[in-house]
Amino acid sequence: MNKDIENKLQAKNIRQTAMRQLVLKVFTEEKTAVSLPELEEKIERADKATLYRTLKTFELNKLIHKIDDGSGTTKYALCEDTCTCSPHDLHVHFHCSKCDKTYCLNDIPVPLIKLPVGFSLDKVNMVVEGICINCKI
Amino acid sequence: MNKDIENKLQAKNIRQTAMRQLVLKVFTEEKTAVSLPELEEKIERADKATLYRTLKTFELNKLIHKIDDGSGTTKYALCEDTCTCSPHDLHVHFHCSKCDKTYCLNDIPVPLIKLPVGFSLDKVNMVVEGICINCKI
DNA sequence: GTTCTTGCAAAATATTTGCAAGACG
DNA sequence: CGTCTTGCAAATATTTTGCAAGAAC
Repeated sequence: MNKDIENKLQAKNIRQTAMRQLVLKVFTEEKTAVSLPELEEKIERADKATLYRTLKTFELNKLIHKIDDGSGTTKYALCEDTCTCSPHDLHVHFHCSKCDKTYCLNDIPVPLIKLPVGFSLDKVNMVVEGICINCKI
Repeated sequence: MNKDIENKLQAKNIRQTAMRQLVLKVFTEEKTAVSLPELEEKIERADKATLYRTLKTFELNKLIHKIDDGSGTTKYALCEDTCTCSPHDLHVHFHCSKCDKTYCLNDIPVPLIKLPVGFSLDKVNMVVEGICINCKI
């Protein structure tokens, strides 16, 4: 219930507000990644600026992670409970070029890359583009 | 010389224009990926719309490839001569979070991913984020 | 009561499109 | 000369910022 949402926020030391609870609720109900325009649709009377700031706060506190799926609109998805957002527990994302939905492939970790000498690794964004199971004929 | 540029355009069946030759020249001279704002800086009297259309044409004809490095601005880099832009010859990109430069790691192919059943693969965007060799202390 | 968050407005940035004039082949 | 490209203007989309009023703890 709502208790669950409140707990999740508290666990990450994020101040409780109605807007944040609503946004987090949307994330828990969605199976695919969420973009800002989608949030605007689902949440009445929501201000863009507030939503962007809410997402930034959530990302900073590792409640959600950012996905750059190449669609031109940044999407976000819930982190798994154990996620530290370090390169070790990053997973591959899938972007459907037909329905524009983006999936977290939580079971597929991003392969480790051996960088050239002198380059240091911080994080990895790996997006596979194709047709998803719901769009294939 | 310019002959080289003209040949590259002709090889891809792209009509010769002064603007296209200038844009392609910038690409051949750059070791890192190029964004539209950078093109505007380097080419006097260049119109944004023309540049965007030029990039689109080049991309369509597999002269350059698009890189979504998460910086908010799309970048492009020259394809290798043998590149078909199929998943097989895609390589990993590196984005430096300090200087914002993006490198093609041509020697590092994107690892092949086994997708869940029902998902088809078209292409892959893999960007490693970190500090590049020129920015490390 | 101090600090953080919201809502509104406005700006900054990125990208796309229509159209008439001009260049390419 | 028919088709493609350019330049200009304007529209659309995305994201960020300032600031005063209000809410959280």
